[in-house]
Amino acid sequence: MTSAAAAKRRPRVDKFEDRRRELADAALVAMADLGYARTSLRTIAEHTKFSHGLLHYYFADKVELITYCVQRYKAACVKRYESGVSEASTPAELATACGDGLAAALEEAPLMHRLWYDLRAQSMFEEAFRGDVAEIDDSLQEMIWRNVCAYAELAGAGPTCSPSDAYAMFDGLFQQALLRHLAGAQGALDDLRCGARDLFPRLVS
Amino acid sequence: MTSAAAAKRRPRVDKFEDRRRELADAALVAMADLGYARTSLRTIAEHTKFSHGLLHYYFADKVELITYCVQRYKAACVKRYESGVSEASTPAELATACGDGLAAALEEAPLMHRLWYDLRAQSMFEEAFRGDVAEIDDSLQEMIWRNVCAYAELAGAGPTCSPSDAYAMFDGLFQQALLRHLAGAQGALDDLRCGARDLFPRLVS
DNA sequence: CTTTCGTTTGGACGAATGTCAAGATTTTCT
DNA sequence: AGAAAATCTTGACATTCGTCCAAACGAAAG
Repeated sequence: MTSAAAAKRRPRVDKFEDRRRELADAALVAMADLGYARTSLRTIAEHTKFSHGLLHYYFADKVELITYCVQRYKAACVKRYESGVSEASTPAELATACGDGLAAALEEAPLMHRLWYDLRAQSMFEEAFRGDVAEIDDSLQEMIWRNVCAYAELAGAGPTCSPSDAYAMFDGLFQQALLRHLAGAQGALDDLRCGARDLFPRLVS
Repeated sequence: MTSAAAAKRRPRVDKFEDRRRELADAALVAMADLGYARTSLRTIAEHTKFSHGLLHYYFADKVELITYCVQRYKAACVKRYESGVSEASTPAELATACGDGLAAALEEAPLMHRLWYDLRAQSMFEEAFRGDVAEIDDSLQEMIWRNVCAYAELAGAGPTCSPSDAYAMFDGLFQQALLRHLAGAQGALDDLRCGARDLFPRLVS
C-alpha cells in the first residue's frame, strides 16, 4: 500500500483520485515553468491552495507524483490526437493540414512541449519514468503513422518506411522547431509547417 | 575577474587552463553517468583526485563550470566530425557509410549522447547554456549537410530540403534509436543504420 | 634556507530539499 | 448532536546543495 489513504471507504464519487489529478495538474504547470530538475515539492504546492505536506498524503514520494504526472500528460495527449486524421480529399490538403496542426500545437503550448522533451530526456536516466515515457512515444508514433498511411492512400501509394522512422523524423522536425522558437527565432513555426508538409511525399512510394 | 587565479603570472605552459580542462572532463564523465540534474559539485570532485573546494578555485560557480563543459564537448564533436565526408564513389556507398557511422557513434558512446540530449533539453530552461548548445547544434547540422550535399552530387542531383530540416530528421532518427538502445531494444542500432541510409534518397531531387 | 606565490585541503555556513509525524480541521456516518 | 474517518496544516528531521574561507601545502625565486 503506497498511500496512506488508499484503504479508505470508497465514497460515491472518488474524491481521492480527483485531488490527485488536481495536484498533478499543478505539478505539470510548475514543471512547465521551471523544468523537472528545478521543481521542488514546495514549489508545486505553491501552485495549489494547499500546503506542501499534503503532497505526501496523496503520493508516496516524488517519483510517484512525477510518474502520475507523466501518465496524466499522456492522457491529455491521446485525447487530443484521438480525433484522428483530418478529413482531407487530396494528399496535398492532408499534408498541409498536418503541418499546420503541428505548428499550431507548438505555438499554442510551447512550454508543455518543452516539458515533454525534458521528461523524455530524464527517462534516459531515471528508469522509473521509462515505461510511461515510452508509452507516450508509442501513442504519438501511432498518431503520426495514421496520418502517413492516410496520405499514402490518398496518393494511391504506400509508405516506404517504418512507423518508428516516420515518427522519428516528424519528431526531429518538431523538436528542432521548438528549440528555435524558444530561442526567439521568428521563422521557426513556418519552417515547421513547411518541413512537415514536405515530409509526407518523402515517405511514400 | 571571474576567477581568483586569473591574474597569476603566466607560466611557460598554461597549467591553469590544463587543470580546467581536466576538471571539466571529469565533470563530463560524472554527468554522463548521472545526468545534469543529479550531478553535484561534490560528485564531480569524486571523479578527480582533488577535493570539492578546488572547483571554486578554477570556476566561479556551477554555471561557469557546466558552460565550460559544454564548450569542451563541442570541441570534441567538431574535431571528431571535421574529418569530413567519407570517400565513397557511389551514392549507395556514402549512404551506407553514413548510416554505419551514426550507428557506430551511438554504440560507442551512448552515455555521452544521452548527456548531449539532456543538456540540450536543459538549455531550453537555462538561458546560460542556450548559446553554446545552439552552436553545437549548428556544427552538427553542418556535418549532416556536408554528407547530404555529397550524396546529392554523387547521385547527380540536388538537395530538396533545407540544411536545418535535414539535420532535424537525422537527429530525430538518432535520438529515437538512442532511447530504444538505452531501453534495451536489440534492433535499435540496425534500425538506425537502415533508417539513416534510406533517408538520403528522400532528401535529393 | 627562507620567502613568496600559486595551489589545494577540509571544514563551515545558510539555504533548500524530500520525508515524516503529530495535531488541527473538515467531512461523513450513525 | 456526537463519534469516527478523512483531509489538511504545521513544524521538524536529516541530508545535500552551492559557496566561501582560513589554513596548510609545494615548488620556484631570492
